[in-house]
Amino acid sequence: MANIRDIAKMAGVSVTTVSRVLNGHKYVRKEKKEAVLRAMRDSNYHRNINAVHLSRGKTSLVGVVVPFANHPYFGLLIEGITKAAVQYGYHLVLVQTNYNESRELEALKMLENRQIDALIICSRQSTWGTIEAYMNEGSIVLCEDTRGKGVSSTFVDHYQAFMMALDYLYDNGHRNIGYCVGRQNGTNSLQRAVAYKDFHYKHSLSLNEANIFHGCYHLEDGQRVAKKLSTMKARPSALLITSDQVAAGVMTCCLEKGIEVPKDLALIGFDNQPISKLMHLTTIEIPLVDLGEKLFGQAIQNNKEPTYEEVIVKLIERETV
Amino acid sequence: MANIRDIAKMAGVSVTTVSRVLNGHKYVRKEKKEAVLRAMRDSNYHRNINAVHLSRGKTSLVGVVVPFANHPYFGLLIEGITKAAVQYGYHLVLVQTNYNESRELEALKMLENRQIDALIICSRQSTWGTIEAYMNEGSIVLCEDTRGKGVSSTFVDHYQAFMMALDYLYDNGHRNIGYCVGRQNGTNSLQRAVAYKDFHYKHSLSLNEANIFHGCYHLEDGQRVAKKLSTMKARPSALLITSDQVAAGVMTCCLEKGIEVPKDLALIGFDNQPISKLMHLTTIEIPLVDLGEKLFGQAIQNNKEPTYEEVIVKLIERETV
DNA sequence: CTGTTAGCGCCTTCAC
DNA sequence: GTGAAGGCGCTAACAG
Repeated sequence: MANIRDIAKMAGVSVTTVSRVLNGHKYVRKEKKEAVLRAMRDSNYHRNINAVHLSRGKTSLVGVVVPFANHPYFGLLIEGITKAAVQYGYHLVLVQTNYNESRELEALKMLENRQIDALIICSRQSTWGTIEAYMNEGSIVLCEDTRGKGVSSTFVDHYQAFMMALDYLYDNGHRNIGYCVGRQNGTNSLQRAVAYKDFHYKHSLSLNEANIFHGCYHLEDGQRVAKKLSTMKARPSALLITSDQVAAGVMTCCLEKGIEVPKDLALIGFDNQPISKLMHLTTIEIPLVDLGEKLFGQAIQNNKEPTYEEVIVKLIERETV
Repeated sequence: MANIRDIAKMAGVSVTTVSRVLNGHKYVRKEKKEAVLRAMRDSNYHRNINAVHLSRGKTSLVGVVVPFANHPYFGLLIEGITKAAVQYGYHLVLVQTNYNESRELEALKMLENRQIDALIICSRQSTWGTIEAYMNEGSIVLCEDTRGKGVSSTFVDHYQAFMMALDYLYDNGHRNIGYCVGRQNGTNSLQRAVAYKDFHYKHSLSLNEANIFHGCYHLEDGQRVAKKLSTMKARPSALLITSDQVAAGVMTCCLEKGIEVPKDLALIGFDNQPISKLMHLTTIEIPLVDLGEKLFGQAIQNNKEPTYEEVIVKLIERETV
């Protein structure tokens, strides 16, 4: 493995000159430049990027924390982040946590160790205190409303989005509405719970805990919900499902069980994933790719002031309400 | 940012001693060790991992090349790779290529630059010559049959898998069978094309090019195929689809168009993704998570000799044939 | 335009 | 057990 000094010797120039051609500096005489290039070719030289990182104090690597990489929601987010990363010449270190706190900590440590220049946390399990403890170790960006907390974020107003969907169902005559979410205590789920409560209060409806389904992430969870639904005496007439994926599972399984959609059960999904289009599922569109790009932009922005960006969702009316 | 020298000074020891406690070396007197630890705490010290990398010559980073991160096939593969990576204390650098050669090259360059210790290529667009040119720059592992080529791999025998599915359809009375694949020229697709041809020859069936559908990756592609199907005069009675995702799309859309499955059209998917279970889709199971783990294992194995592992697929009979 | 010379932060002989 | 000293490969003033 030839190094910069070898090249300098071979080309009969100084290491600085070599470094200059390496970095595309302007002021290098043509002949010297060519000599350097030739030496590089001849010795199959490749610069050691770690030395560059050490010297420069940065790595052009951004960490991305997701609970599951293999989920369309995060898949789309990653797609957006990747898109922006490519544009800026960064690479991504993917940290899949399965909502395991220790894995989140690992990512935070990478930031602390300067292995990554910034960290994008798409969803977290750790408490805010944990995140806060690392906010001075490097750039951290979240995908949840962090206004006033000193850490940048791009987020969806889930309260508002949920309320919008709820109101839409109300306007369509529904009075007994249930919903499915992933984790019970995620920041986003909490906002939705409040919206749900407020909605019932606003319309003087009584709230039935049995209409709330937790742990809904994947297709199979939708199946589980549908099964449960088919055994309920006072089954809700409509369901708000925070993932199209799960909604598709519910729908498929309901159809099998003779529960007609939307006649017997209205459905609203979230995200506007391809599957919702295929199944004519009414859904709340979240511009995830866009969101990912914004997250990345904030991650590598190194002004000290945190920024907060809200992303707008949109109701896509199809055939399940 | 305190560095190792600062700590040494604060603790009244040499950098060597600090390095020793940093790396859990045994022979360090207790008091000194504690002094070092205290100094680290007091100054909020964190070792700069890039310096470690430079010094050691490796990074504990493995690159993963996928065309789309947001696809269940690669999602599962990544899940397997992640699982193994966590176990061995490695992190992954995700390189999404969209089958863009230049992005694959970028990944190869990272290997060359020593930014990653190994590279796992889950699917490639580059020619074999390109890959070959980098085989001495570090550990490269592919997810396709590379026997005899000097580069390690874990793979599925797609010829055999395809033939098995074809034979199964034949045994169920089908004589006019079509299929859907992704890229026309991928190594795997090529194997399947041969199997398809051999199958027709074996049974003296005539092969109809119109029964072959390319560019099938996502749900929407399934929809496209279904539409096409509904306009064909001599429509195949069965379809082999190299992705459950696409198969689900075909099925959903066929049902809408009044094409009954399996009566009017038999379907076999590939992968055994959750969606295939939900939709009772007969499929060829590919143990993707397992495959991912194996790939990772080969990636960090640094014996010079390449290894080749074949992974076994299995027909899962459900209700679409 | 170009070279000299300090670092960047850590690891690792080697000698004590 | 411990420390001094020389790298690892590259960048970036600074001085010409």
